[in-house]
Amino acid sequence: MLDDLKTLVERLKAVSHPIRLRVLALLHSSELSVCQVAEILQVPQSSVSEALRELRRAGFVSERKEGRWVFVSVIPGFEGDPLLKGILMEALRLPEVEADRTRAGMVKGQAIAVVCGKVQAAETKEATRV
Amino acid sequence: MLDDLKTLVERLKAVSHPIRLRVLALLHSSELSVCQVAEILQVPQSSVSEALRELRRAGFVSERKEGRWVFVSVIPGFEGDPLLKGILMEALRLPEVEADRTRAGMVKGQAIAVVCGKVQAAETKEATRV
DNA sequence: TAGACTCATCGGAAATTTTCGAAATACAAA
DNA sequence: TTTGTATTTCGAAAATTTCCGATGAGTCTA
Repeated sequence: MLDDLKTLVERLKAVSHPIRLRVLALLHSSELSVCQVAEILQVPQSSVSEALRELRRAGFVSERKEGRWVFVSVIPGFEGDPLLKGILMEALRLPEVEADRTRAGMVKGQAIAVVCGKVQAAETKEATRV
Repeated sequence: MLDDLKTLVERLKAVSHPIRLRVLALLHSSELSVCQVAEILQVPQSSVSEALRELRRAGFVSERKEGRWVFVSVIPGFEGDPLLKGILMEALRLPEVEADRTRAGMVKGQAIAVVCGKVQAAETKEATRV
């Protein structure tokens, strides 16, 4: 599966990025839609989409389409991969990642439509929160 | 030791590079001088020096000066680190890395002065080989 | 069909990385 | 001190990456 230097370097590069690493750590424990990830990480949706493209290219995550949503998760059975295991073992201890996972718990408690849709509502919520 | 996202990303970036990864894999099993590494990998010495600077900055390798030589190796006791372990487990299976290690065996069979010194000699050897 | 929504891709400017010869530094031997 | 060798740092052009708003493609719902 992983048989040359270039491929391994590409995989390492894929996780050498704050957003991509946070996404990977998030998906380690749960399947999420793209918009849920964007909401949890508080970054633009296009950034999440690009992060996922790299992680997919590197073979870490896979997607599943359901209606208008795209659910992404770490490729099943891949958690045993020594490289991924080592990376996650470190990542899951980080406070930033822990904060993401806390927020993920809150997001998962709500219906997707509430979290994602309503751009207007989300923006005002954002404005009033601060 | 590793307590924030930025630090982990920096460490991953440090190994996300062909030369740096090859250097790390080389040093995993033996202490070598900079010029030996350059000879084994067949890359300019300044490139090796820069690779080592990054690996040192990321905390993977340490150096030991002995006369005019600088010997580098993976930080002792660090082999147990889960991240490094996962990375090395993958790297050591690659044909490119295996080839490096074979060449390392040959280089280590010679005195350092023979391998390193004599820039002139090394260059002519290079020229005649091709 | 029209309108709302999810997501991927595009544009393209800014920032970062890569590369290696050349110059600088450090040390040793003569 | 002078010469030679090992290593680091510099310079600077080329390549790559990062970032996010805007656009577009596909999907649901009314």
